[in-house]
Amino acid sequence: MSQSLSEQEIQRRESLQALRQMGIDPYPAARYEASHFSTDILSGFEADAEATEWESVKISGRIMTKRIMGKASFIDVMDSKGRIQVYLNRDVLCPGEEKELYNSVFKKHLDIGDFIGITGKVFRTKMGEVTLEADSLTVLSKSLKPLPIVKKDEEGNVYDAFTDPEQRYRMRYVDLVVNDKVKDTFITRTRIINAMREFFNRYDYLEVETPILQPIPGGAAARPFITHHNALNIPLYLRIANELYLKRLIVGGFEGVYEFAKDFRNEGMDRTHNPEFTVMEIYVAYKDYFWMMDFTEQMLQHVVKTIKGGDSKVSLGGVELNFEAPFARVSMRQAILDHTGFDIDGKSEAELRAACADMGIETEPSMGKGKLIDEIFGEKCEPNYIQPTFITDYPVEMSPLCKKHRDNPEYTERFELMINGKEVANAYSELNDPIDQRERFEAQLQLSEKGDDEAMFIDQDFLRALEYGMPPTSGMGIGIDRLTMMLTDNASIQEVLFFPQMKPEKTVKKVELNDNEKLLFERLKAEGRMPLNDLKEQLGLSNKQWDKSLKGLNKLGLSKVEKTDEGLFIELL
RNA sequence: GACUCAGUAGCUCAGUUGGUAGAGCAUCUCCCUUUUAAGGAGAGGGUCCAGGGUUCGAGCCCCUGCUGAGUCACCA
Repeated sequence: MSQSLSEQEIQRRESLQALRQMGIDPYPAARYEASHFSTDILSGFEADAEATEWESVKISGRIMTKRIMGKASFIDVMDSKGRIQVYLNRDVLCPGEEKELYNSVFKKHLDIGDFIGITGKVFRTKMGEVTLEADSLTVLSKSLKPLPIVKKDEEGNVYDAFTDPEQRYRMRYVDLVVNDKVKDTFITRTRIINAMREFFNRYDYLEVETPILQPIPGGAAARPFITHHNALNIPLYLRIANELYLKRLIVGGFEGVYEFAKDFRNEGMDRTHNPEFTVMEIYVAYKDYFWMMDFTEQMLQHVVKTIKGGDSKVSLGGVELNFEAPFARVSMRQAILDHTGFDIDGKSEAELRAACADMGIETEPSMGKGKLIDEIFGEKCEPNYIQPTFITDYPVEMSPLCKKHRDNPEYTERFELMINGKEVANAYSELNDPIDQRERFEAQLQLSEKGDDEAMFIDQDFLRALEYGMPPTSGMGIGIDRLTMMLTDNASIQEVLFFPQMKPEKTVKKVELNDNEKLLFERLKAEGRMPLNDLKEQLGLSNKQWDKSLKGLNKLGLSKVEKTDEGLFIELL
């Protein structure tokens, strides 16, 4: 790929050459093992400045700022844990007559973004900052592109921050380097997952892996991605959920199974939806959804206390969320009654539709009872549940994989966990009656025929598994991305995914053609594919000019010469 | 998908009624041995997102497109 370099990029390439000419490898192979992380030095030296440990310290990292004052300089070096200031005094770094390492290598040819290793001793500057005085400097890796320079003043105000979301998401590596908070978010994400896994393992539940490529995409209502397996010559779908496979494992006799899974849904993208996202699903035998509510709130309390150092409160967009168990529990019927005064109990589809109309909620003919109730709830109730709240007992039509409620067959034994007005977790007393399950799937088929393109497929093998018998089981799924958003105070899913899905980057072909190349290009554009010799004759260029221009175009990937039985042909690409 | 806003130097952003393209940081040169948004003096750096149009003249006005953000709709 040919592209023009900015002045700064050219400058850095020149420095690269200069280093090589001085016999310094800008990309050395040898390992460079630091004795301390920056943070170890800062905290350790504070505690024990007299210790001899600080006489000989070795660190490595990226140069983040350079403050040169003639024969002495300060730089900030950033390692994986944080930053530390390094003091480079010319005569300390270069005690002999030879001062090139300071004057030339450091001052002229090292830039912000380069990786270096430093050894030296720790001291405190006049200004009181713990600093490493360098007695050696090793070039570890040269950076050829300038990093955005983010500056902070004494009050912590940030200047010239690297903020453009598109740039940040496309070049997450840069985002991570210059925006400290970004790294923290992803570290917290991993700690959330680790805390959850630790909690499940305490119960001896088994972490498992189930297929991502599935012949029938089941377990949720969503449009799947489709792909094709060549050897089998069949379509395969990327999973939209792992529920049906995990339940097969409960049939197979495990006490409890869970999976952190990437799911894929071929739907719109916005600040709460990415085409691939992470879900944790867990299934436990001989339990019901009441048990699962207790389990879920204990688990979340554990997760929050783990990442917050014992605190169960989290701040989200200025609102304080409290994850201290137990959470509030409200049935869906009660929730709707509370917020609209309308009682959904025993109402027909027509009555519900009329109620929607009264409340100013738009409906469509394809909506069944379940969907209508869901609309009312989503419109009038959902946003009100800011603190963690279990909404229970969903209408049977909405929950084809869930047991009917033991007290009222109109409802199911299901709960969703609402936090900050959004659904975070979803759980059932799992339907294990194979005949009921088959009927529910068939009802979904009818919805699908009515125009609901998300209605579920019938998974015959799953039904067969149920026919062999599944113990009473409760299952729960939780959206890891959304949970992470809430626990890290981020409003967008893109902030909690390292590499969110983006539209393809537009690559502008930037080329300079000389006159002959332009001539050739224009002619080809007009004629399309043509025999090589015809083109040559038409242009009337000398052999040398012709050859050079043609090779120029080919090199830029603009044209292609093809040899066939009929002779040589040329065409534009 | 609809609407609103935005796209100018490596980064963050100004840009007057339509009249030669600006600042800070970064870069380069010089000075500076405990600075810290280091400082001082000087210099270079631009496809003003792309393509059309209006105009004597467009970063600015109009149209189309691309990209992003926000709101809504759809969607777990």
